[in-house]
Amino acid sequence: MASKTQSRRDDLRTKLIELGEAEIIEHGLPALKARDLAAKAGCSVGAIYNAFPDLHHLALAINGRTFRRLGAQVAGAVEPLAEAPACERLVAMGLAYLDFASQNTAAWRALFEIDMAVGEDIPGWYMVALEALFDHIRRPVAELRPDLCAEDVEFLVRGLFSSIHGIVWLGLQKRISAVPRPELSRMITLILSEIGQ
Amino acid sequence: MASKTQSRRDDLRTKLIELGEAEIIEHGLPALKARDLAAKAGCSVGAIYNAFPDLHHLALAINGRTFRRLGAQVAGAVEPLAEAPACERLVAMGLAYLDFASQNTAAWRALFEIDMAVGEDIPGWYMVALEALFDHIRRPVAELRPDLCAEDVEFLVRGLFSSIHGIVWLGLQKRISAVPRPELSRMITLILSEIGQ
DNA sequence: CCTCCCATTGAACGATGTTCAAAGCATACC
DNA sequence: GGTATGCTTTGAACATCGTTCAATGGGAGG
Repeated sequence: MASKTQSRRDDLRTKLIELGEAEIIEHGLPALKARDLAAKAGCSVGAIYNAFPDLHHLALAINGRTFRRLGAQVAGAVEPLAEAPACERLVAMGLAYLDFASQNTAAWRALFEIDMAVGEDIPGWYMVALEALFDHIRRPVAELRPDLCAEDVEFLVRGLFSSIHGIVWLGLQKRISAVPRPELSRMITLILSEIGQ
Repeated sequence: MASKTQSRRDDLRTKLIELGEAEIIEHGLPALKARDLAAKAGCSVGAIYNAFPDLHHLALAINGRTFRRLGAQVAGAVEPLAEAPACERLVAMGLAYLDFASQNTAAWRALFEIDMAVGEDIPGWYMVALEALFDHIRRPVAELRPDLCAEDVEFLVRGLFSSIHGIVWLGLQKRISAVPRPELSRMITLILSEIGQ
């Protein structure tokens, strides 16, 4: 029975995820440091590498949580609007995305800052969570544009997500655009409304 | 007369910029290393800090070059279309942006990867170059939407740029979206065409 | 209670950006 | 020209990373 050791390792895993999440929420991905984590978790630096292969995988686990929170918030924004017009639902999702990014800027940025060139060790759930997000967008888009084939709907979904993401990303960046919050809402509404004709 | 020393420092500056640019074009911003540069430039590591306050400012100088190349390519794409409909010109610029990003991926990514939280030392020309890019977009947008006030045109310009940027950024990323090149063109064309009604 | 095995430790390694006392060199003055 | 002065250049040293690994310690089975 390896229960004692196993459970202790699992405890450390979750403790590291929670501490790391707090750090990323507060100070962003670059603030995720091995020695800081070890000090806060009350373990040695080496112990981290027993729970995770490296800091990259810890960051991925934290990003997983952020992704689920994001998905829940976006889903929560459209749920009450099940009967509303598709265009309205699209706008609601776009604004929910902006809200989440505004309220969780550091953690949300970490979703895209993480170095993806590392290799194929991007976990499957990463793509799964992304697809779940796309699912929410696909429904209203398909309703709005029955003239498009499935493939074109798919591209429009990805294009719309990327567009809104770009607006929020550059808008929340201090330097490139620095657009005040209400104007970001208007831009998102404008883009999503025009798509729906 | 401080000509000898001055000119030598300037020589080192341009040499470092050229070497660093080659490195960033080839391997991206993270490959910009002080010791590598010194070895290639045939100087000591300390000499770099005589020509630039730090590597961050060297990277900014290199980004400046990239920015100007980008602006020239986008401008070159609309120039032959001076008489074409505004919508067509918008699409041409969007596709030119995609072209540049595809052909100079590493250097183009460096434009946005550079850490902007450092402070207010973002040079003025950075914003100037960005404004010049926005100028090109503003003209066709204003033509297409005479119903909008100047402020709304401004937001639409920024929103359109951010949208196209988002599509290209995520599209060229290996993991998030991974949309093949022709489909990226179609998405861009789709978004820009629909805006123009 | 002993023994083996694996988890844990933290000093050490290699890489990084940056600094600074020392050395070198060019310019100005006599 | 020679000498003095001040800036430039050097590269070893420092601080800070992520990561490793020999040594240590503690828990499971006999």
